[in-house]
Amino acid sequence: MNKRFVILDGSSLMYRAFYALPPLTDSLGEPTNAIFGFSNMLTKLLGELNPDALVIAFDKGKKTFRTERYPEYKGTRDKTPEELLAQIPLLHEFAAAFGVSFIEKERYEADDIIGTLATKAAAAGHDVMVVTGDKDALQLVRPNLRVMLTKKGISELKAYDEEVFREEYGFEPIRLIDLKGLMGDTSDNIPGVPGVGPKTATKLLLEYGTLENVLENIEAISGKKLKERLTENRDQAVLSKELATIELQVPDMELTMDDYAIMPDHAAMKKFCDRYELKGVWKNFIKLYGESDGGLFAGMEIQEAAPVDLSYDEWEEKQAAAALAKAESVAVCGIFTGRVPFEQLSRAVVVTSPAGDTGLIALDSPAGQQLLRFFEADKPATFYELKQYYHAGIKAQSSFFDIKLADYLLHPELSKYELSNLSHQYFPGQSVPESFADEVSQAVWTAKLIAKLQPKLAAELEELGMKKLYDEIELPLVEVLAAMEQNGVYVNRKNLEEKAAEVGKKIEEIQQDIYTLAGTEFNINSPKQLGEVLFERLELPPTKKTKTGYSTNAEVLESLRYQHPIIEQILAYRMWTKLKSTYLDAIGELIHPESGRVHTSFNQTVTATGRLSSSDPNLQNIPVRTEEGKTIRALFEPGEGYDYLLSADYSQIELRLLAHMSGDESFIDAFCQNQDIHARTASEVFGVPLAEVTPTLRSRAKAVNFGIVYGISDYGLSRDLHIPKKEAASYIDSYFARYPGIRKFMDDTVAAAHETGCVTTLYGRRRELPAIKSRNFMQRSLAERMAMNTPIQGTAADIIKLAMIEAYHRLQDAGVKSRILLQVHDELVLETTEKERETVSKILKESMEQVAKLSVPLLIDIHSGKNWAEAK
DNA sequence: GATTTCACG
DNA sequence: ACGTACGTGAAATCC
Repeated sequence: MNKRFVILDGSSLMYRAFYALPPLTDSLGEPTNAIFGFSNMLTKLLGELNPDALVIAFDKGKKTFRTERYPEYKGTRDKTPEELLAQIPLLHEFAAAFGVSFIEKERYEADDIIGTLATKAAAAGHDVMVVTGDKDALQLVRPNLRVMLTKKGISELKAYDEEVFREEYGFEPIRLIDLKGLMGDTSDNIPGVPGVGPKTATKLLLEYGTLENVLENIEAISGKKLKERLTENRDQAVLSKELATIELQVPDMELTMDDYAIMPDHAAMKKFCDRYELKGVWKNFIKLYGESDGGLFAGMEIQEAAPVDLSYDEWEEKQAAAALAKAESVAVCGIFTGRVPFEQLSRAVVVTSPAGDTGLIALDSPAGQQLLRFFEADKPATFYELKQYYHAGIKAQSSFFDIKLADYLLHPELSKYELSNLSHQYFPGQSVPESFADEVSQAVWTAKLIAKLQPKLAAELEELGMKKLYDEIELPLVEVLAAMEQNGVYVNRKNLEEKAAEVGKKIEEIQQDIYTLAGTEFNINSPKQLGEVLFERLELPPTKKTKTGYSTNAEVLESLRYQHPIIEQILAYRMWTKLKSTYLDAIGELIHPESGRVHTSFNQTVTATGRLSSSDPNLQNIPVRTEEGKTIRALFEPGEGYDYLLSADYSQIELRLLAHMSGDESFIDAFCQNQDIHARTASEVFGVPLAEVTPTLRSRAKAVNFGIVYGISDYGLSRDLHIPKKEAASYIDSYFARYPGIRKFMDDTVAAAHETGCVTTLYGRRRELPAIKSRNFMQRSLAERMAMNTPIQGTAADIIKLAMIEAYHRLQDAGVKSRILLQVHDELVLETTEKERETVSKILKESMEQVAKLSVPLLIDIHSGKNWAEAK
């Protein structure tokens, strides 16, 4: 009979757990964090996968057949920390109590044991799952054999089968060894071919299939340098491939599945958990196996939660038509293939209301056509994360409902929106499956759940006055964001690569200078090591501390600038490494190979204030403030068929909103006369005529204006302006004396927040601030500053969202090809043509300036150029 | 995973 | 007395 067999890479998972968790110990001071993390992972896996057999493989000793072949193998690894080593015997003890087999073998790594067991079991037809943090194991993926990789930390896992692997890498799993042969692996100290990285290696493999074939066809490969390198490092490449290959024939590994069955020993486990004070581990254990393994009450568990109904039908054309015909609304959970923002909708589970019929539909079938017609008739349909359906080609409709968006508006503070939480919240008696047999049953559960959630969330939005916000801003914005993500923005790859090489050289030079000046080599990126060099070795005066040691941030370094020549170099090093790693390297990797464009994600459910955020890559923090930084911005260009990037940004939107919302006469007057607001503030606060405001005074007034928007404190202002706290306080005093309307607005807002526990924007967006009732000064003050800032920041976010929707449709109606690419909080970036530039500028000006009628004008600045840096 | 640093509005 | 400006995302280190 076929069984489900799980194999854990004990070494890799322990290592992960050790670094993922804080240094927990028992009361005797013995470290237990790795064992704690590992056991949590094990119980979670057992619950989710429910395997028939499980084994833990472990490395044994440093010497392996690989080090015999190549002594430098893994030679750059730091030695394992003592605290981790100490936990290995505990793992043995733990495995024994859990009744899980444990295998290690002289001369072999855990990988080889895993490879041998896994491939044998898969060949015998068992369903095999390998769990590890080591990407190398992906080479094992084949029919019946999947690999689960820890993503970040230890809690998130990603399962790779052949399809998932191919999707990500573009070639067959086993070719991973050829990839390593070519590019090497720094962490294992596998050399590879110098100068060949992941990009080149993948390209070669896609063309030639294997390393051997690449080496046989060196002559045909383009690029003189590359040819030379391949020829010179032939043997090294072959050796590298050999080192990267997992051994599948480890001797004496006869497989009998029964040997690996799990036989929990309750008494031993209890003793183990008591001894090392691992309460949570015991809890997880009894969740799986019950309180005891025998005796009177065995098996007598009380059922409390309602069982989950995962039934559904497979719908062909007729059933779909019948069910949809009598449906007033549907809830949909799709199954997607492909990657954002180009995913495809292959199948969908549909739940109809009020009948509650549940069907699985293939989108490319007649039944799928029925479903699309249902959507196009603008009948109510509920989704979770509507944006991905738009990516998959579903056309926007006004009666769609997105559960995630609604949940976000109701709880904008949450960092994660998960359906299981919503289920617990709205249906507390309903149990939530810990895992699903397959994606279809997960989709069935999701569709049934969101069908029931929709009326509840809709009612709650209505009740809290956010229906309009939802209908007129958030929902229509989804289509705009989906379009922007699909558009992407063109990045000049050639310039980017040149710049990266140039900056790389500069970094190396600076690094050498720093080592010379310090008289020692150290990791400049490590604040800890840098602190030691600066404040101990070079005996510079430390000015600030963090909770773990010396602070070495830019402010501290700036204050030491003239005390030692090394400081200048460190500041330069920081700047260039930041530009290279965060921008040049990271964005380079995310350029879509065909279009040459970068497709960021605009997240609509992240910020507590209502702003968007951008990730993978974040295109809302591209440098602009320094000359060096602007060279990064200059890499963003109009794509093929376009002539200019055009940037339209609101002028002083937050201060204008402050004027409007506070009703302060003087502030409103300043904007109505289109005066320089910071200069006018300086003149009024410091009591000098407008004509006599110096740049210094103006910049101080500017800082005060910013401070007001953030929820001012004398401490923060004094820090920002490098002036005594007393002086900062007097600035704030005269500011409020001069602008009584603003003071009143701030006071009223905070008072209302104390009363209601929440603040709102002009468009009704809510943010709850429970901490405002805190008796802790720090927490309460923070909540008060949020109360002052959120209505302003949030209203600005509402307004630009409205403007985006307006501009998007007006551009479409005008029939221009110019399109919105990016939003950076108060700025929209478009690509346009010579011919359309005037029209587009006009559309933007009207859309953005006329979108809200305030007691002060809203103004935008528009600039265009051959790249983003020029469009300023 | 937590911490530090730094890029943006 | 308390010791932070508001809102984000990403890279690197830690041992």
